[in-house]
Amino acid sequence: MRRNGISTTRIAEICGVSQGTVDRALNNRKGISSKTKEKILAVAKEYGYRPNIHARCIAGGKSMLIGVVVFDLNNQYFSDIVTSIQRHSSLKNYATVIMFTDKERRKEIECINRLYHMSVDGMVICPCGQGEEYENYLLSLGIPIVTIGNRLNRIPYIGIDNTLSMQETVEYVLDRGYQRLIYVKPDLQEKNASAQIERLDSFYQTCKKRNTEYAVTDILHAEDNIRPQKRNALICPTDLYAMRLMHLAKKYHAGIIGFDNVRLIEELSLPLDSVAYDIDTAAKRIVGYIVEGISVFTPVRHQLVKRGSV
Amino acid sequence: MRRNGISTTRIAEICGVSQGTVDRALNNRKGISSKTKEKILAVAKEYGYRPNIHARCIAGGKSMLIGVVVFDLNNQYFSDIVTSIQRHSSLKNYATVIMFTDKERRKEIECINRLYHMSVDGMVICPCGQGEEYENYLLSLGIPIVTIGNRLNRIPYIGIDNTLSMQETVEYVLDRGYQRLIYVKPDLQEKNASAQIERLDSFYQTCKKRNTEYAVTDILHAEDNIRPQKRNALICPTDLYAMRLMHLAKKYHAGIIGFDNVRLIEELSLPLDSVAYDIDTAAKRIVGYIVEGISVFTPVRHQLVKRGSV
DNA sequence: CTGTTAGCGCTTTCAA
DNA sequence: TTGAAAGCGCTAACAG
Repeated sequence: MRRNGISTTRIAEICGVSQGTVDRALNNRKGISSKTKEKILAVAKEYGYRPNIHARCIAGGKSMLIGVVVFDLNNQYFSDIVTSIQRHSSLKNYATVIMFTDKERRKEIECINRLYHMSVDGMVICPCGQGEEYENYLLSLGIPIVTIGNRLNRIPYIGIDNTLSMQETVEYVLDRGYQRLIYVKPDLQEKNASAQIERLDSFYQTCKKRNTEYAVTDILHAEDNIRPQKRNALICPTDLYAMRLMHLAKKYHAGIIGFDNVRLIEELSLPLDSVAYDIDTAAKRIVGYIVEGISVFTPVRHQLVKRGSV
Repeated sequence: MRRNGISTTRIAEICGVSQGTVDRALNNRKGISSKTKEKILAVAKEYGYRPNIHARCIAGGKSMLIGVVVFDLNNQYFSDIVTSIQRHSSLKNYATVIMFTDKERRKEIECINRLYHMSVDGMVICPCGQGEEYENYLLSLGIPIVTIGNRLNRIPYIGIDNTLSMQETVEYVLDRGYQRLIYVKPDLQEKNASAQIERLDSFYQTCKKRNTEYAVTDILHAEDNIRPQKRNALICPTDLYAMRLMHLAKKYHAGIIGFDNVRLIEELSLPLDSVAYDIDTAAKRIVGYIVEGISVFTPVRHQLVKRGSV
């Protein structure tokens, strides 16, 4: 192979010790005198030693690789979380390998397979697959896996509480005096869209509880559902929809609110309220779980960011 | 190591041949009868053999890894190109490892170093570094590197012709009858920003050639530079700026045009003209160069996408 | 055409 | 506390 830097073998030669001793020094294993350890560490530093992850991996160690499987980077929510995961893994000396499923279950399996065969130490997946068999498959891989976005039954999920955040959103909107809530629903198709389902369910329930007039529609028919004589509010479970419908809100003096609080809102100085999600915390937990096995699966905090659109 | 699937050793046992022969069959090397080859291939297929990239890498083969080093994923231009590169590498059975520099030279070096020590087979870099020493460093790595976005002197660049595309843009705008062109320039700081410099230079030159009134300003002072009595046009060398300034264009009936034609424009149905760049072709060439050594460094075609904002 | 052998850099056991 | 040796899965060189 291309020789990238110095090896343990070479360090051993230089220090006049065995490779095993070098290994002990470099990996904080016990059974080595602090004198020889220091010496080895010094030499390693001098020569800029970096472990060869491939060799390490093949010999039974970790690959220092985290697989990230998402739909795509179209939705800024994904690019935000991917960025954050990359940052946090970097801090732990992990590299991230990213793959896209385009919301196709077949591709998703292919991605996971490929990552598995790369011996990644763990994966973060926004699953489009679901079901008993699919979960068994994931579980059978025997590596830490966390899901984001959509939820599975037996796999850890890290993200916000969709039910609670939507409930609070609806209540907030109602408290601002809106009379008719229009929920702009994405296609749910047959894929795993648990996040969207949870949000929609929560919307229904809260509306019923508050005895509110509401409508559920898709983005193409949002305008048809506006009743100009009332105070309408558009509830968009994802910011992209909200951004696409801001012109309607303006036209009809309707309220509008999005979800995810993607960076773009700030960047374009859009006056759009959105439910923010502490992505950095999520990413930190994700990496912490995969790298160090730290389990914190309580929901990540959410918060309504107000910019005057409701 | 965790045993992911079957190995060549095992296939050799099953087929009753040597490991060397298995290697010949699996890697299309010569010196093997088609009979034994077929048999081996059949067994490999049956057991779902996948080469262990780590072992292969350590033994002198390829790592099947491509490193991608960009500023971040804030600018949708990056998420678009990263996505496209990932797709094309996937087709060649390569995986992509992504790292972010945040436009900091120190981080950039760190990313490149880490990727190098991962033995990636090549890298795609949008450099913020520049200069003799930096280029020497890149060249010294001895692996294929291509730059995107910003240009370096001695490293292949794949992208559009910034000079020509800006020239055509200016000419187009002028031909539409605009009298005063306002160029909204990003911070150039001390980093490599060759793409931006080329665009700006080309803007200057074309304006002079056409003897046009123009101004160059930053995004904060764009409005101050508009002369309501004239027909103004805002030239934005990146879509994000254009999107941020569309409200000005509307307010003053000015023309506005962006660069990169990011997907978001379509997604939000923004009436914004932009200079499109065939990212898919670029990504294909990038991967082709790294994986197969195919060198096509002629500029990628650009095209003005008209949506009525000029 | 095929087998044998050595070696990549690292981890892990077993002896000393 | 240290060394020696084996082995991970693969490639490459040489011999038959």
